[in-house]
Amino acid sequence: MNERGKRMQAAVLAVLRSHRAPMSAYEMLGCLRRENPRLAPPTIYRALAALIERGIVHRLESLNAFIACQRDRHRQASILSICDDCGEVEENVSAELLKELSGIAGKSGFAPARHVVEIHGQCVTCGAEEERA
Amino acid sequence: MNERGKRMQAAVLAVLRSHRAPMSAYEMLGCLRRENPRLAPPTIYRALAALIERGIVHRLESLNAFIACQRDRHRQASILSICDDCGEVEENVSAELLKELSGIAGKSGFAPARHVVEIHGQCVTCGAEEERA
DNA sequence: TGAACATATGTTAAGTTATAACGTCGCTGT
DNA sequence: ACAGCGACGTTATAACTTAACATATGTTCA
Repeated sequence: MNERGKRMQAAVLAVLRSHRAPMSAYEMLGCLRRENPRLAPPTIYRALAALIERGIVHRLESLNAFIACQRDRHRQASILSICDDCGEVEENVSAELLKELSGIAGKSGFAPARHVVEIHGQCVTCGAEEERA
Repeated sequence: MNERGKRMQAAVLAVLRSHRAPMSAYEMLGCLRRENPRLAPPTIYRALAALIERGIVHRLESLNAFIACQRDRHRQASILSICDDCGEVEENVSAELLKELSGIAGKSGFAPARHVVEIHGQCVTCGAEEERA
């Protein structure tokens, strides 16, 4: 990755960080086109691939969307709690749970390489709001 | 769901069951169009939605693809081990692990509704083949 | 039976997400 | 400076998914 690549990745990351909820690649594209109207999807996807590789961005497989990592950068798989009402995502890590998961998959000789763990539901804020209504 | 609905769902399910690896909606569409060339995507997606609702088909979020449930029909979330080499998927269930997961998400008051757990890696067959090579 | 209602499909169209391919430009190191 | 690499720009298209409304089939009950 050269200096130019870093700039693009930084721009994408900045946009992602400025939102609390996950963004689709095309939402980011929309934002970044305000600065650079010629930006095209492949550029965004390339930057995202690099950021994900570096563990700075997570892809939400069940939403086809992306969020900036909320903790220290880490390659370890996160457990992502996704609020279906407000979109907010909470990130948790549990080496232990990942190990158990690997154990379950490994019973039949399967060799795990990447874990996808996403939990949909309702965050505490949205739950409380619903109660009040 | 009426009789007609059941027939469509049965047709989709039959195609899915005839493949060991996951299929995309368009692959199914291709198969079913051999019988009924006028079949369109919405019909497939509607049948899939019903089958998923009934717990007979699982959606692989990280692949945008679908597999027939390999165990007894169940609504409980599965742990899906996906071989990135041959595409085969193994399905496991673990109420305990799901409970732990809910526990982790629930620490902050999050109320889980749907779990997505997918593990990418290499199945035992593909691992052995690689060794031999 | 047959009219009325419910439900699923048929059809058209478009929206959303993602990548292939190839030329060009800028960055890096010598 | 300039060779070579790597990322971008651009065009095009592939792949996935759903909206909306018309039509046909199935079901129910008088």
